[in-house]
Amino acid sequence: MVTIADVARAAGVSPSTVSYVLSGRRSISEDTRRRVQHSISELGYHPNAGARALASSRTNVLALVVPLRTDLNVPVVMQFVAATVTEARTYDHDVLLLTKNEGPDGLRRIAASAIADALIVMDVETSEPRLPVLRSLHRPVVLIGVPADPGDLTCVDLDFTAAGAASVTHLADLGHREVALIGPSPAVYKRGTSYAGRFLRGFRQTATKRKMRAGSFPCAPSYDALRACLDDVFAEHPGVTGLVVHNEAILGPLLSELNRRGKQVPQDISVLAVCPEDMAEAQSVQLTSIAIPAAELGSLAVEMAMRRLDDGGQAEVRLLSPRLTERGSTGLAPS
Amino acid sequence: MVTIADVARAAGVSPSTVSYVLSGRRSISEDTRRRVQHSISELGYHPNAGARALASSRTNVLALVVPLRTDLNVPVVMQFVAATVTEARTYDHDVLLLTKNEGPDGLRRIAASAIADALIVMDVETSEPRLPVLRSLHRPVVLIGVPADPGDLTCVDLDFTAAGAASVTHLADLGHREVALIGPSPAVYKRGTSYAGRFLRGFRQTATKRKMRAGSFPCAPSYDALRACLDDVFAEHPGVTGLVVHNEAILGPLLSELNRRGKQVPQDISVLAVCPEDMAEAQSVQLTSIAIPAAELGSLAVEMAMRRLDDGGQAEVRLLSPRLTERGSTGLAPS
DNA sequence: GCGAGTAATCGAAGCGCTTCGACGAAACGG
DNA sequence: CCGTTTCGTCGAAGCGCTTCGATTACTCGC
Repeated sequence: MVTIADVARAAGVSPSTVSYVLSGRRSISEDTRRRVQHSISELGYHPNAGARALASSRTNVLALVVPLRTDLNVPVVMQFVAATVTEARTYDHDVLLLTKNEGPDGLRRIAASAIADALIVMDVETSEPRLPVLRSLHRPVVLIGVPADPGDLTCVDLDFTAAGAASVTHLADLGHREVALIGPSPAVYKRGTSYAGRFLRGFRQTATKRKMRAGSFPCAPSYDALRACLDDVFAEHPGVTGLVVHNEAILGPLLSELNRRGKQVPQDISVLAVCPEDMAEAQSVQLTSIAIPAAELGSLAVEMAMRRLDDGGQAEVRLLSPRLTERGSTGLAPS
Repeated sequence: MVTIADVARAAGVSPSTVSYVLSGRRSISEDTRRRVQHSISELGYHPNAGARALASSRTNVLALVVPLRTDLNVPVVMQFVAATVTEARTYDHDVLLLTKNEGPDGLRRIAASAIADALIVMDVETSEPRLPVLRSLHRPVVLIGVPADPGDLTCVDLDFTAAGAASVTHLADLGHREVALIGPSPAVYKRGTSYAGRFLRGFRQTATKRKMRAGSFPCAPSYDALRACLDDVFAEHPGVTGLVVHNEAILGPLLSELNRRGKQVPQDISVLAVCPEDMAEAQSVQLTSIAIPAAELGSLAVEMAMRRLDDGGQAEVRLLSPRLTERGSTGLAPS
């Protein structure tokens, strides 16, 4: 194992000088810096993480708490995780993966044993039970999602209320008068996952404002549930011409089922999806969609966590404006 | 911050005694043990990870290298990751997430800075370029997948050759004489990802042995590619009665496309999928399938890594036997 | 009843790093 | 030209833990 002492010896300086070259915390002459850097790459030196953490109380590790249930959209989670890891590396940090079922004790353990400098927590519920622990950790925490009372915790999310509104506005502008929201699984609403409710609210409010007939239909992610759901939609809304789908898992089934029922998209019925861009493009019909910016959220979360670590900055709540992309699955309402 | 000295003071013993209570490396009287344990939970003590790593050169962290491309099956990766994290916790280890695009330097960094005790590497290719680095790390490494020459590296995977064979055997036993394999994207083959080739080999060999007509058709994960692929299948094999699908992403599209073409499953054509159990059950038709045991592989990988850490055990290559579950998407060949 | 174990505990060294105070040399201001 | 900064470097302390003797007090076998 190559230690800082080895590097120091090779470069003819003291260990502390090597340390200062690495951290840049004190000025070092250009000449010395070069010699040290040279010895470092010559010897293939990498600072021992444990020693560094012990001495500096900085671990350069970010803890990421992800939900591992499968009723959540898996690709979205994955995109988020990928972006987080990638972004963290640009700040010279690694990512420790924790699952939601570690629970409060797990979070406490991570903080108390100084395993990570900051935490990023996905899948936040409206009345989030982990909030008290998270606050007591004395470590920067970034929530993905917005609980009822974030307090001094940083939050970042898509502005789902605005997204719900935008979906209705888009259809209204195309002349649709009767629309239905096919939402996430009832389990998601029951759990109080905050985005579901926020989207629904935006959807409802705007529909009312635009004087449209609108219904909301949660749908579990299975063919049978989808068929039943569509039966309900058309029974309760015989005149429906626009579908907003806030449930990535059933996009494929929905399109083939509409096809089977002889409904053409967008001639007979418009479909607007809320899902990642690539998913909207991968369907049998390219879907007009409001993007779920998983990757953007991931790197933003890291960035915010880092800022709080460095500047000790203030807590903030950041909601990304929805972006709607027309791809031809929505059109003028049939007259 | 609560330190081991605090605990020692509270329990009226020396720090080393507390350490021995925690590690069990020396005998401790029942009475002392109880007092120490009590102080520990009283004070909410958690050993500082950095200090522990520094003193013991054990980090209790497992590095997991995952591919983050999206042409790989995302849910499978996720299941694997989840199982790994969960299993690691039972060994009191945490999981550090690395992406494949960290490359060899990233691996070297992890080992050299003593961030993790062992590595688990997913998405191994036949001629795996990371092999030399991995071997030079002097740390236990478990590969998910089997490269051409594993050497002293531990490997674990589904026995894809046997799986390919089993798929054909199943259809042959049902009287099918002409079958087609709808495989992973051409990119997967080109990359030399080992499982694709191994499955294909088993499929081919058994088809020959059973004197069947058989074709293989890679398919990119999109509707258009699938349609083209099916066109090819039926053009080259007008008499095909059995489809083996080794491509999770197109299962849904495939079923609806077959439906659109007026082919009933399994009356007109049998479909056998290679995919996780839950995916086989979630389709519009419940699919007879050979399971991809992602979760099992994940926990097995951790177990093997731990064994090598503790016992310094031997390298081994472990191939799980395929398990085929009939669910009604395969039936007797139409006469 | 004495030497040889064994069980239970302690003290101290040391893991590899960061960081603080000190110090000599050079630069600077009046 | 002398006191004061500033620059560049060093030495040493110490982060919180594990682990290796050393030590004491017993227990046994004969």
